[in-house]
Amino acid sequence: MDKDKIDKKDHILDVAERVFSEKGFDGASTRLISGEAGVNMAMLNYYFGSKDGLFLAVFQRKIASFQDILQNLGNDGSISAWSKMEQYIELYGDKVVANNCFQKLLYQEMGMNRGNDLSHKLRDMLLKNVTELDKILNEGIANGEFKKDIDVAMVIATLYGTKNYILNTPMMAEPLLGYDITDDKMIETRLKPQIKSFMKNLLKAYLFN
Amino acid sequence: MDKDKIDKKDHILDVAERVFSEKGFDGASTRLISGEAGVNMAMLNYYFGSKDGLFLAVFQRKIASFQDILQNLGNDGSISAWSKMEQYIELYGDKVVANNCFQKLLYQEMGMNRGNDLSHKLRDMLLKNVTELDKILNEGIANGEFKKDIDVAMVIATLYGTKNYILNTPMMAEPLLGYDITDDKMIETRLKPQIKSFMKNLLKAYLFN
DNA sequence: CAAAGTTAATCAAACGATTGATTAAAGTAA
DNA sequence: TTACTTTAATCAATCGTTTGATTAACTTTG
Repeated sequence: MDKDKIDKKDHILDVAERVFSEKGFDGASTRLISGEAGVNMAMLNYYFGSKDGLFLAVFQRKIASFQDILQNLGNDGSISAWSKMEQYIELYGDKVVANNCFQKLLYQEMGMNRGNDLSHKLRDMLLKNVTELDKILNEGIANGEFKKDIDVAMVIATLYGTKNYILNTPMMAEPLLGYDITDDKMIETRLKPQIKSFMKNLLKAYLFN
Repeated sequence: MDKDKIDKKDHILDVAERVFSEKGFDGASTRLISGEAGVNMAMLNYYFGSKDGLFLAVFQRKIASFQDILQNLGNDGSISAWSKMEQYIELYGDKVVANNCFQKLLYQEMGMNRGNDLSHKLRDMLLKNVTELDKILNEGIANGEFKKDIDVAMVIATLYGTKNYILNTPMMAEPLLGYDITDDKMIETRLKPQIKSFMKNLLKAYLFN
């Protein structure tokens, strides 16, 4: 029935997302992806047209769930900029750390600067969140809540950079943190709270007078 | 003469380092590298044995200059932990931002977790600097200079992560910072001072009571 | 009802192109 | 000469993709 078809395409996308994130676009052959997904090689082209189409589909599936991460923030003028920052850290911590496999792939593709339409789409998507953060921080400066000499751009770079460093280079992060960050259980019970807590404390110390 | 040979090998390594960092290991074909270097394809195998050999050589050339970045820090008990941190940020800012092309390649390879000997070598190399930082921070905690509840691992992740975010994803960092971070002149005059200054202010706010 | 037709899904096999690597011959300098 | 470089041609292997055949599930027709 129809549900089975959707599930199979989704299964292929799951596997492709993981393999792409592990091996990179060029390192992930269609044979390897189809093999790990347990489907015939031709099914990739049948479903997605090409390897590029598959790659694109991996992103398109996730883009929708990311672009509205901040829909309810920054619009409500009644709460303080800092509490918005806290909300952002919470949302972003939950959403982003949960999809660490996709995040790795995402920034891998952003780093490798192809002139693709995909690259521009991804940049615009991420830039939305970034500018939202920018707005919150500047609002906090304007109303005297934060120090007026804070480096907004660098704060944002720190927020995303710290997370990326941990998730994208577990080989470094693991001996640092002292537990297995590839284990989903550990991510949920230890990594997520640790990142959230640290980020709040770090920014609280930096942003306020 | 001998000098020409060395220069030619060095030239190939320069080009290979750049192409590898732009396209990734799998995306950078030997034909492309040799083409951009202006040498025959067979020269790569003649000089470096194989593509893997060339890749390894790119790293080995730089490893030596990185492993002793902190030789004069952490041993001198007379200066404060904070001034050691400041020295570290200075050294690391100069060294690391200058080799941003290599840094991109480095963390690209660290992220893609191959079981290579190379991966382990690179991890050990980077881990040396990390543990040195760890030592400084714990020393600061022990002597009451820093707060005792700081998250050492996360501080280190922040230090490296923020830099990596900016250098490895210029597509995101450029609209954030507002200037061209691929321009060496801009890196020297604006990015380097900005990173150093921000990192000192950020950590100063977080580490102290 | 059953036979014929239609559709999408799946497969093994093969395609041309490109990959990293090798060869043998030509070139260069001591 | 002798030893080291460089070149074009070529190798087997792998790449992404296409093909034609087969299966299975519905629809239509008689």
